[in-house]
Amino acid sequence: MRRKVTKKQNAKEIDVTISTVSKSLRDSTEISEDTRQKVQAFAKLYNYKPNNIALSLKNRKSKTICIIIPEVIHHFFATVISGVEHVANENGYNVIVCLSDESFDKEVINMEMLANGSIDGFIMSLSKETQQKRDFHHITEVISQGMPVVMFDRVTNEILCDKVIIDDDLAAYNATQYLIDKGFKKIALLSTVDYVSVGKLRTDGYVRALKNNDLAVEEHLILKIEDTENFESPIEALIKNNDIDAIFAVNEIFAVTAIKLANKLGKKIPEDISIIGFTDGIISKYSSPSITTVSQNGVKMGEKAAKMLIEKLEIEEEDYEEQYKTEVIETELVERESTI
Amino acid sequence: MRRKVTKKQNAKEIDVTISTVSKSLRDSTEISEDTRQKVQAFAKLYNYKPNNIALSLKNRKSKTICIIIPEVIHHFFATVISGVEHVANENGYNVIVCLSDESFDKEVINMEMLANGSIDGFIMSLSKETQQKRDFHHITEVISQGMPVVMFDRVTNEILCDKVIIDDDLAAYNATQYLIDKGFKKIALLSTVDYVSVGKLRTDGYVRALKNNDLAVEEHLILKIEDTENFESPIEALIKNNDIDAIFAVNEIFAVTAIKLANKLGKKIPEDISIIGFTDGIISKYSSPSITTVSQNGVKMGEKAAKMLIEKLEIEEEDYEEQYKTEVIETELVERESTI
DNA sequence: CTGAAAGCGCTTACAG
DNA sequence: CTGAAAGCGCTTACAG
Repeated sequence: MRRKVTKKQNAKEIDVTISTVSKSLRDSTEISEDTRQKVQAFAKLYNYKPNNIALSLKNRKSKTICIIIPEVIHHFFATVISGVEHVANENGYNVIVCLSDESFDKEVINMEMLANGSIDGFIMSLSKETQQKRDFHHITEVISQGMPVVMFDRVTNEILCDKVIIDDDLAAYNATQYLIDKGFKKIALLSTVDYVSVGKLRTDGYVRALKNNDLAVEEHLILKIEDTENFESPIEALIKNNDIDAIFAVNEIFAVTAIKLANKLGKKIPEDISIIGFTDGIISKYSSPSITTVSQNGVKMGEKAAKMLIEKLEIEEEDYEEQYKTEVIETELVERESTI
Repeated sequence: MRRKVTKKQNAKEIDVTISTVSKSLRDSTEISEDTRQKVQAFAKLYNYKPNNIALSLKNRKSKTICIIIPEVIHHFFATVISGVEHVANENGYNVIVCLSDESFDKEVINMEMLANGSIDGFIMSLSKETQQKRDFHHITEVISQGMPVVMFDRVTNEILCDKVIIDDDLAAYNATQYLIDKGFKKIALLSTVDYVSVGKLRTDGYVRALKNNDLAVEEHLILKIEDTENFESPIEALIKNNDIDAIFAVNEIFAVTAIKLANKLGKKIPEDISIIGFTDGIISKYSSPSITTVSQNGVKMGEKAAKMLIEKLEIEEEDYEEQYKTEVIETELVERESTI
């Protein structure tokens, strides 16, 4: 087991000081051609690499950013990670991924653990519990210490920082309008509970579309699902007890579940019921029938978020002005087999 | 914008030295009750947190581990991350996630970037390109420097290190045997090209099962798919031109695609063709019909890998003996609707 | 052209 | 009980 070689050993070997080694390795003209070469040869031979930690300490920045997401298993979030990774790596940054598991406490612990030198900034989407509690002290704390934060998707107005979102309300409005244009009148909504910011906004968009088209908003056609485990029976009941002709679901799991349950109840998709989902994930694509959906470009959101964060990080302290942007990423309705 | 408070400021404020502060904060009995309290009160007031980077440099370990995977988008890998995160966090470790994007170069760059103090050890699954090139110098390099590496899923015999795998050959054998037991004789295989280690092993298991049951291994029923984009037409041709009664697919994308194409060709699943997939992902669960599959417990693999790595990391240098284990995680055949 | 010193933020063995 | 010193691995302004 060979230990890593340091500048110190290099210096000893060549019989110069470590300052000389340091300068030689940066190819400073201050140092004679001769020693520079000797030092570099040695470094190459022993495959010398500078110690990142020492550099971080010296430079007071770590060149790594952290992304905190509620879950990796969700395709959308995985997609965002991918976008963040790409632009981070391009700019010489590493990325630490933290999972909050939808828990407030884990979110807080993760942030506190990393906010002390380990990372330069955060990209995050709020956990459900945090949204429910409306307790954002850990985030304001970090921001007040001068560490930039970029929020995406599940954001809050109570925090002032850069944000990357889609227009959830509008996207839902358009999806609903699309169904209305097809002539459907009894359109059910499968949404989440209201404290999930994006669920609420999508519900708003749905309601707005109905109203604008003089359609009644019928409460019994609106399902706000809390539990992510046992949501089958309420959906089944909704389909069974109402003569609906279309469904707008706020995520792809709800959409695909609706398809399964409708089939079970003898209804054909899309002949009897048209369905639109949200998030263009792997399920929507491979389901039979494949699902018409509002595509939320997660990769793009991640890329944008990373760009905004890195931009803030690389701004000179003196040029810094507190100014926050909210970037809205375009969505798109992807038409597939689940709607006629 | 308030800067982070350091021990130095604390020392100045209380008018003691920084050594005293350091000791007080660890509640050393060496220090008088009185100053200890003063220091701690100040620290609390200003929400002092020790700088992780300085600690890392001092202790020569960063308490963070890195997991390198080919893709986050794959549900299986997302699942492994989740397992790694949990046990890492429980043990006070952070995790950096790196994506190789199936590229050899990115894998090398990631490892070199992080191997210099930033992290204490690696958990990794080889990129396709690395498996194809059979160039593992970056890994041996890191290991020879004394940094522990745990490989999972896509591993290689050419590297000596801890490994976490499933018995791909056996799992494939069992899946094939299951189909044979149902009375199927014309069983097609949708696999990857052979250089993907797990694809090769699963192919071996399939072949072994056929042979053991005195069934002919028919080359035209075996499809080794290279391209992850355009694999539909070969699959379609295979289903169309052969009178097959079952399919064993080496991942869930191939399985679900086979279902779609079979449907398109007027074949019913499972009535006309039974299908078994591999990896119990979100697609298998939500597809219609849902897919019988070999479940590969990614969370468990991640947990195990993290445990093995951390164990190595926390071993005292003197107790260290070079000894590597390969842990085999149980798989399970999950029966669903795609087989009769 | 080369080196000694100070410093990034911390810890700990050793003096006093 | 408190502090000065050395050190983790590095950089850079300053002397010589």
